[in-house]
Amino acid sequence: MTKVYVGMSGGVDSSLTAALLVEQGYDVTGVYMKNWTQDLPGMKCPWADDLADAKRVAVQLGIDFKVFDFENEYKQKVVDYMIDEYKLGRTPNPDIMCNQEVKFKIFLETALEDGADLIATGHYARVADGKLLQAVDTNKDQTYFLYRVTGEALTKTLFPLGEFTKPEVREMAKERGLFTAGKKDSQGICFVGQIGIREFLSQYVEQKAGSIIDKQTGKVLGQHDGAIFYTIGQRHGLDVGGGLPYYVVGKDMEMNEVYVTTNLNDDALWRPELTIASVHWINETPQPGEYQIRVRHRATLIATELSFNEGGSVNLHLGNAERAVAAGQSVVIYHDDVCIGGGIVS
RNA sequence: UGGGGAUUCGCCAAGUGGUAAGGCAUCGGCUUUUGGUGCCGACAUUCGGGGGUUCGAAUCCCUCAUCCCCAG
Repeated sequence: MTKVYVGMSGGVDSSLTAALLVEQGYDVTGVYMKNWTQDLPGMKCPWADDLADAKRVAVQLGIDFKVFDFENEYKQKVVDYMIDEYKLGRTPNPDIMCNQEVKFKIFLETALEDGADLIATGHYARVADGKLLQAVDTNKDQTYFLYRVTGEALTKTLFPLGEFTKPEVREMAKERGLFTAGKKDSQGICFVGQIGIREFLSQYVEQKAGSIIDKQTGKVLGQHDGAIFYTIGQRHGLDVGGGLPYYVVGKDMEMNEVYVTTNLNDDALWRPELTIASVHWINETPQPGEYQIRVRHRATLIATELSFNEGGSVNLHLGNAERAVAAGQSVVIYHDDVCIGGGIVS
């Protein structure tokens, strides 16, 4: 009997994932990954509640349940990475790093060592022949967050939810009477939870006043308390009013200055061409040519001409310019339904 | 110091006798397993202060204050 370790977060998706695998005849073990347990000012970390929920469902399903403690790894590989990137003035995507380093690496390794044959998670994605495919529910597809997983890891991974839509998942969870059937979807960076990225960062970074400058006139419009807290395309949090809305179009980390404009067509806001580094291919390296890309989770796929640069970076010529693509964000590349990999915007 | 103009929510800005538009910002919510975007809702009993005219004024008159422009 195939032994599967299911990552259970205490949410509906992973709960149903475990239930489906049991029904499919696998020998299922539920695993709660303890990645972050710190409370933050103004927000209680929900890990204890999530753990309790995951455990309840495991009991309901009559499966074994374990807790894997990855707090150190998570702090180093995900949180520190995120903070370092922000300090460089970039805008990282910690959840992608979490999948690369924790769920599909340490968790996978630990599970295999512990006797598992396969692992499973509640991601909306599909695997076929070691390839990563978009979920049937394209509206909910989460392959964007998974492009840094290796093809080898995928051969040992099951994504049972990839065949269903979110409403179906909720319905099935309800039919089975799972404790978590009615639980609200989590959102935002898992560990940051309810508080914003800004509040989180200010725990680790010193706040320093700087100027908000109008790119068009050069006038100082106001003050902010750290260029690190702003990202390109951002509108809110500037506290600058009068006439049209202002959007962030750039920043200077050295000078601690944030540049804004009311011009929606500003060149800095639109990227018809992207260069990505730290490129990762799930399977084999693709040939230059026509592909589709996605610049953020849930964005529609857009046609792209892919070519390779000297030094390994990849150049992407977009069919339509994308708005507010920040350095540090990920571009994920698709060939029809297959997610073939991607890279990080330079 | 003469002459002219201005003063409406944190910001921009309608409104010239009939009982305070709108936009930005902000706050709250929705959307979303990243940042961000977007959407919805809330947001001046009050119009620089004080008098007066009028049934009734932000809108007319007087006066004080502040700011701006031209003369010096």
